Amino acid sequence: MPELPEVEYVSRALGRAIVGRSISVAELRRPRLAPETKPERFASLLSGSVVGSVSRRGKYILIELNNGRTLIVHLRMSGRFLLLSDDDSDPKFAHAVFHFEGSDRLVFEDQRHFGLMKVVSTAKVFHTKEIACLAPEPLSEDFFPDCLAAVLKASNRSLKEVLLDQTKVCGIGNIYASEALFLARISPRRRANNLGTARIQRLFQSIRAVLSDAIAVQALVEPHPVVIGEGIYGLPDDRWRVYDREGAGCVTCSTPIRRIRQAGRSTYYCPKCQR
DNA sequence: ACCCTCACCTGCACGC
DNA sequence: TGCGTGCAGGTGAGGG
Repeated sequence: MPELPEVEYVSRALGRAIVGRSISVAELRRPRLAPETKPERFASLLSGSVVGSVSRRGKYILIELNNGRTLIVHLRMSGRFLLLSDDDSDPKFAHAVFHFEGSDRLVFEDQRHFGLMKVVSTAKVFHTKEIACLAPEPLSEDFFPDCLAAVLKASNRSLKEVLLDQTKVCGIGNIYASEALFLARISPRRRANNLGTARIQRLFQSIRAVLSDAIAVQALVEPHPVVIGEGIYGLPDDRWRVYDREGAGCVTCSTPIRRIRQAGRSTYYCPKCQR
C-alpha cells in the first residue's frame, strides 16, 4: 500500500516503538516472506539482539540491530506492523513475529503476502541489490533538477511510467505519480524525453511538494496504539486532487477527471490542465 | 532498451 | 444471498 510518505510514517512510528528494545525471540512463520533466509537462520540472526535504529530508504524500512545485522523490510501492498501485548491474539496473516523482553511483541501482518524481508550485514545494506539500484532520495539534496532532467532525457517512456520506476525516481507510487503530474500541470502520457526546462522544473518542485506535504500531514495524526503507522491511512481520501476521482470535477477547472491505464495501472489526470 | 502480460495473494465493491 | 468480475497505494520475471 504505502509510498514514500507512508513508509516514512511507519519508519518513524516503528522507531518510537522499538528502538532500544531487546528481541528475545524472532519467528519467521511464512518462509517466503524472507526467501533468502531459512526460518531457523532468521531466528538465530535476530533473536537476542537489540534494536539500534529504524530508518528508511525509498520504500524500504531498515531496522538496524546491535549485532551488526540489519533487517530490510518492504511492505509492498498490504504489509504492516502491529504492537501486541501477550493478551492479544495474532492477526490472521502474522508472517513474522518479534517477541520482546517484557510482555509484548511486534507482528508483521500481510494479507496479500507480497511483503519482503531480508537480513543483511549492516555494513552492506547500501550494497544490496534492492537498495543499491534506487534513485536518490527525492527529499534530499542528492536529488536536484539536473538529475531529474538527466533521467527524463534518457527515456522515451511515458512520464507516469518513469515516475513509478524506483531506479529513475525513488519513493513515488501510483497515487503520488498522478498527484505530482497534476500539480506540475503535465500530462502523464507525455514522453519523458519531451520536456522543456520549465516543465522539468515544475515536475521537480511538484514531486517534492506532494511528498513533503504528505509527510507534514502525519504530524497532525493521532498515532494508532496497535497498528504502527496506521494513522496516515486513517486520513480522508478527499485529500487527493486527481487520484481515484474519475468523472469528478477538476479542482482547478471543473473538467471531469479522466482515468487511463498505463503499464497496467490506473492513472488519473485533468485533460485540460495537464498538457 | 522498450512494451506488454502475468505472477504473487486476499478482500472488497459492484452488477446481475 | 450468491456468484462472477474487476479493482486495489508494489515489484519482478518473462516474452516479443
